[in-house]
Amino acid sequence: MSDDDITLDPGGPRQRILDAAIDLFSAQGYAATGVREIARTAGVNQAMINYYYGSKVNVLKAIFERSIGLYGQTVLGSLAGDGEPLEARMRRFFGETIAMMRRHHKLFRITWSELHYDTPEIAEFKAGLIRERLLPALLAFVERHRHLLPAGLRPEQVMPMLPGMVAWHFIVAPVYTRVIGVELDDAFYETFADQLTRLTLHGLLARSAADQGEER
Amino acid sequence: MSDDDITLDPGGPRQRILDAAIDLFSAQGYAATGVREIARTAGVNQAMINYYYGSKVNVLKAIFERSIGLYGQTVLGSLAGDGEPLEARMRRFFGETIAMMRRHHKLFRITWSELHYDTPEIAEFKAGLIRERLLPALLAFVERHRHLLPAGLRPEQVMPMLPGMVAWHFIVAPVYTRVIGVELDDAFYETFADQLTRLTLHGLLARSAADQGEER
Amino acid sequence: MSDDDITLDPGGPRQRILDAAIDLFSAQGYAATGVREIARTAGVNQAMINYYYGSKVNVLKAIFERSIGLYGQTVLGSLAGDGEPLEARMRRFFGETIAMMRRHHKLFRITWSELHYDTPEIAEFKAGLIRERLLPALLAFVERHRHLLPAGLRPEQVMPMLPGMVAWHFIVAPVYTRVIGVELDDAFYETFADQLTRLTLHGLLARSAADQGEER
Amino acid sequence: MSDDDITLDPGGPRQRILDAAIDLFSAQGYAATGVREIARTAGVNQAMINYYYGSKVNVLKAIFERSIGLYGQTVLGSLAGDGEPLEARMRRFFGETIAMMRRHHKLFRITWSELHYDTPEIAEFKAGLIRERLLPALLAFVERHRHLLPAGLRPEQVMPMLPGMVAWHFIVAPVYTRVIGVELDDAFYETFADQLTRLTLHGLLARSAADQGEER
DNA sequence: AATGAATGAGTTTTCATTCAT
DNA sequence: AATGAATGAAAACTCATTCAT
Repeated sequence: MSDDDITLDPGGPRQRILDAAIDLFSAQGYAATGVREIARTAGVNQAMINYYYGSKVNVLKAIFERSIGLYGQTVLGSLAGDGEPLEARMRRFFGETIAMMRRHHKLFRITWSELHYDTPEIAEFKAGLIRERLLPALLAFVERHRHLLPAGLRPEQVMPMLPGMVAWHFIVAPVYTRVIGVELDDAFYETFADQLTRLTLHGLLARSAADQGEER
Repeated sequence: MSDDDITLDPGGPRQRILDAAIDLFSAQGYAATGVREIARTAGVNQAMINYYYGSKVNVLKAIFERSIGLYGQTVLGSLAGDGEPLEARMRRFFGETIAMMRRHHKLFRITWSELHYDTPEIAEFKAGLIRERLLPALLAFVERHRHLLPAGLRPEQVMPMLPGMVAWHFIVAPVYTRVIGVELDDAFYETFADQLTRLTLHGLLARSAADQGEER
Repeated sequence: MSDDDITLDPGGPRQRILDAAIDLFSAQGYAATGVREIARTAGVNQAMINYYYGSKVNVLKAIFERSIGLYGQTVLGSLAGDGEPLEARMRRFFGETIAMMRRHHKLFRITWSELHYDTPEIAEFKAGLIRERLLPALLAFVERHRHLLPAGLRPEQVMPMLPGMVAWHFIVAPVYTRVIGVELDDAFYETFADQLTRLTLHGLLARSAADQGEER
Repeated sequence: MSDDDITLDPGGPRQRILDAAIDLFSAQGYAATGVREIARTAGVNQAMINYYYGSKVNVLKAIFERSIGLYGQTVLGSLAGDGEPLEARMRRFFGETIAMMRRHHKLFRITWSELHYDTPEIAEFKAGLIRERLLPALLAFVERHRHLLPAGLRPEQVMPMLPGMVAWHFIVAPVYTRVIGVELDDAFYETFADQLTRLTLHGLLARSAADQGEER
């Protein structure tokens, strides 16, 4: 169930099962998806899901592992490079995070939706992944940049909003398009990273050098 | 099944069913919750759910209606008052939205999680509610304030982030506390609205009047 | 699941399920019998077994309760009457026990076969029934008759053999007939009680008054 | 599948499979035990059970063969020696039968429990083993000793009770200890053979020479 | 208004067995 | 000789819903 299996078995039944599960879980939810359906979609025998993953819930866990892994790679990677100016790094962070989540939006939809607040085994599994694989690097990053924040801005409250805005976008994307009829194409995402960077760094009331100081 | 039923039947079986469903759907998800469980929790006979709501999915729809209604009341209400300075209104918006979502976090957890991308009936029901009850007011608000935004900031990309940040917080709250061990008590939420207001209006790089111009 | 239900529902689905289960468990064993088969035999929907009994294992427990109850009634009843001569009571004990087990041989076959040595829940359930419903009366009986036993005969080792011989007969009966071709009809059972009484009271070497003392 | 295999393959996979099956069948029953479990316990691959024995039911048959073989050896052996006094031979019969069944109680538990009344193939297999390997010797023994029995005692009804009492003890042993809390240790079994011999030969009302004739 | 019984299709998981390697 | 993959059937149980009362 480690990431290796995934790469060791490209196109094999194990991988096809995971892909099918990602498609279905993201579209219908974990509980509403049956192993029968996964098996049919993956083109394998129903019993193979249990053969390879032991149980349905382990398939979900494998999905969690994959998404947390991807998230760590991208977020932590894009935040590295302490020499660069913050603005450039922030722009890269949003750009890469958006691109990654766009490509893997199904994966992340599952990770955020299937929270299983009341299933301690799952909740703890996910929390454990985050605690071990993401938390130390994130805390270190915050520590290194704490001096850049204006006095009074609490990092533990505002920092989660950065990836959160990207995540939120993909959570509501299907409703968003359905409601306002905007298509989420390349053009949309080209400006999106820039918008989030500007909002994040300078706020809604940012002024160009020209009008700085006026009105407010 | 209209909002009226809620107020017309306080403490009655119809209401108890809805409350039980909110508790259970938010903790386990819609698909993982059985009508048997709802009936047991609500203290009514199993057949009563169908008697009152027709079907399980209609209970979910009633929950959607309630949460969209609450959301509209709060968000649109707090954004009104065009005479006030934007900062005050933004602070009130965050304060009231946070308070409301904190009180009804279960309701909103359901609304955001049970997206049913692949169940057109549900997806369209939810989109319809938003389109009819929220969209016009939101678009009008954006139109009225467009001139305040710095040139180049696209409202349709940045505006959804405002309620989105609050929503995101409550989506990840259970994982958040589990991972970093912070308790989300009154103290936490007292500063939270202020933090989001500052982030939103002035960004991470805002400077007090004193240090304005330095470093940047 | 108490005995009352049985009598309260004569010919009803609850009773038909139990009867079907007795037939099937005794013929194939508990584990080899499916609820589907029980339902088909009882002429009820498959889900009714869970509806009435909660689970397959509870059906087994109901069978245990019934057989232990029957056993207690018969054995304890037939041993009563301390005024009568022992021989008469022993003859009645064997007669009634044989008749009862003959009528309910399926019930007892299940009780003796489904021992579930490794399923503590079941083993303890059965042991509990015996301990509470049978043991006190049996111990009291042994105590009252201890003085009749020859010195050196240990009641806790020989007494269980009395019902045991009857039970053993019905355990091996199907093999017995199959092997030696004897038919177990009324004629067979008419002498059987007498045979066991004689064996038990006087042993294989008992002699009529005539030849008493010879050979031995 | 013959007895030879057992001795030809000491400690080998074939034997380990049989040993594992004996442990598991006796503890859980045949139907409740999976080949997977047998394979795991025996430390062999799952497919090896079918490779060596052809099918799961053949493993059971091998167990039957082994237990019938053991039984024949012991019972027939201990009953031999027509010169000796009956009492001595009876005492030896019980002593050896008890010792053998104590050592192999798992084997016999399976043989008596897995009766498969409704699976003609199994029932006939077992009956066949008994008919061919045990019956002739047993009938011959009865014939040779018929003159010793008191008139009116029918051998075909009382003789099966002799091994039956030992068997019955081991059938109920687990429940027995659980119910009355007696431990079945060496001390218990030391007197057990003597008790059964006395019960069998002289009955419950046997009197020592001293009190012969009194009370009764 | 409210209930207990009943249904048939559904669930996940395990089964003994087969087979290519 | 031995294995891991694979299969189709079956396991026990739960599902949302219906209906007569």
